[in-house]
Amino acid sequence: MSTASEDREFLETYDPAEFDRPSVAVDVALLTVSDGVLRVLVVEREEAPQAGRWSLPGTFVGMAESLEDAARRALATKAHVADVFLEQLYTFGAPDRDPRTRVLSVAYYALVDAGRLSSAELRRVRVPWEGEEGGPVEVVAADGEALPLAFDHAEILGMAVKRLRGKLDYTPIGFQLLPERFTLRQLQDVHETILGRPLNKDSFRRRMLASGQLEATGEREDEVEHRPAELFCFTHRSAL
Amino acid sequence: MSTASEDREFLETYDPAEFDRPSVAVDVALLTVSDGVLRVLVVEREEAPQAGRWSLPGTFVGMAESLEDAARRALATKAHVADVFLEQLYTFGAPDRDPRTRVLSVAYYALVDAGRLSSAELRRVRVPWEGEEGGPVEVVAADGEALPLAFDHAEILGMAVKRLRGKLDYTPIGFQLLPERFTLRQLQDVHETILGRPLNKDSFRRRMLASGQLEATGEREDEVEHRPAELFCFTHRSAL
DNA sequence: ATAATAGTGTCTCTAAGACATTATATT
DNA sequence: AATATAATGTCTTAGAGACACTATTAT
Repeated sequence: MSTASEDREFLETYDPAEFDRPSVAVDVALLTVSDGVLRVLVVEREEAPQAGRWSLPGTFVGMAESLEDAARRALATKAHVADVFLEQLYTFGAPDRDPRTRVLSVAYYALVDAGRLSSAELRRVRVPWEGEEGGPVEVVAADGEALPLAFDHAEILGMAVKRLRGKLDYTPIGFQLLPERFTLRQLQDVHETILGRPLNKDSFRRRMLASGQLEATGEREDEVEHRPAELFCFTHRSAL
Repeated sequence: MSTASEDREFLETYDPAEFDRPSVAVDVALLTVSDGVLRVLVVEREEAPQAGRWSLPGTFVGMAESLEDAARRALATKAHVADVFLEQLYTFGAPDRDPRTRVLSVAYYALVDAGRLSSAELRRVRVPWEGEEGGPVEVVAADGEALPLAFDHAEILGMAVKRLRGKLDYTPIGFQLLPERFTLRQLQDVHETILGRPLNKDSFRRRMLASGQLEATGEREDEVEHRPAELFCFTHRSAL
């Protein structure tokens, strides 16, 4: 059995420079829904490698920093956004994925209400596959042209969409993409946008209300030209 | 837009030693089911740090090696097993998870038919939570004593169990834990063991047969003292 | 024949989809 | 009043659970 003194002795003779080590980065797919379209934040690379290509916000991981902290730092620095839903996605480690040297990317995805972002660098995501097949996706500019993505970021983004679609089937996670209070219609629109298919309204209502994760506020939306819907909010209960 | 010559120029002046980098390891939770019990392969650490504690087989990632290759190498070296189902689980990166230096662990889980392993170091897994709640799990020796696990390996193993339970709800992934040909009863036993709860026999049969992932072989088991059941095998179709 | 499990048929119950109806806001 | 959408009620349908019944092997 290990003792503290044995470990201390070991640590004094341990040389961390003994082995070559890969670099470790985090990259974040920051997703949002606006105008009935799934969008992602991408930034144009100004420096080599792959200058001119578009990439997910990312950064190298500091030596004393947790992976999630690094991801939040990348979001704060490059997307100027904090306090968002953030979850680890997958770690991409193909030996040749970055031309500089071996760079692993611990990918995260984040969800945020579009209202909290300046929409400058939000681009439309085009998903060329059905359901949860998976595979790379495209990011398109306002003119409909596909933007060239850096490294394997099309794969990372594709996996983020796949994960999100999967979660949506048994979690009302869509409220992460809406303001604090929202109508069921808004929530359904978000789900339909992400899933890429229409949902049954009655069944959607029943499932959401039965999930126990939504709470009626008693208030109603306004500034609509028809009967206003009730506003709901998320109850911070255990997520299954 | 990036050009090949710009990238080449950049690479010539790039110094990969400029930044401190964490070490990167892979750890593999090799799971199996035998005697109606979920088991995992753990090895006793012989060297500091944490000598005497038990750990999942792992290794540092080589500079030119993919993460999955590293995981398979760890399995071949420490568990003497190849050709198993292997899937990435999660990357553990708490700054203090390893006392030596910053070490990230890209965790994998693997599934294998117990018949293909020498059972020497297979230990029983005790899951102290219900359903897909999650959290650390225990590994117990033959005498029922819990083994002390190294680092955060109880967390890693707990996440492997959680992932496996989740997959089982919509995938007949249990056949990865059985010989090539198996009866539906064996498959149900595996599912029940992993889920930790009994399943409805009729409904299980219907779901499995309807999944399209099983194929009847026309053959039957033998050496049983009652009516023999038909043997099925996995059809290597698209996994949803 | 008896014991034991495999495999099938059918009834019930629950949840999703479809559709009709009522309610409540704006113009 | 006309219009538009919210919200509810009910019928139908598909799948899960429950259970009874038949089938097939060994002893």
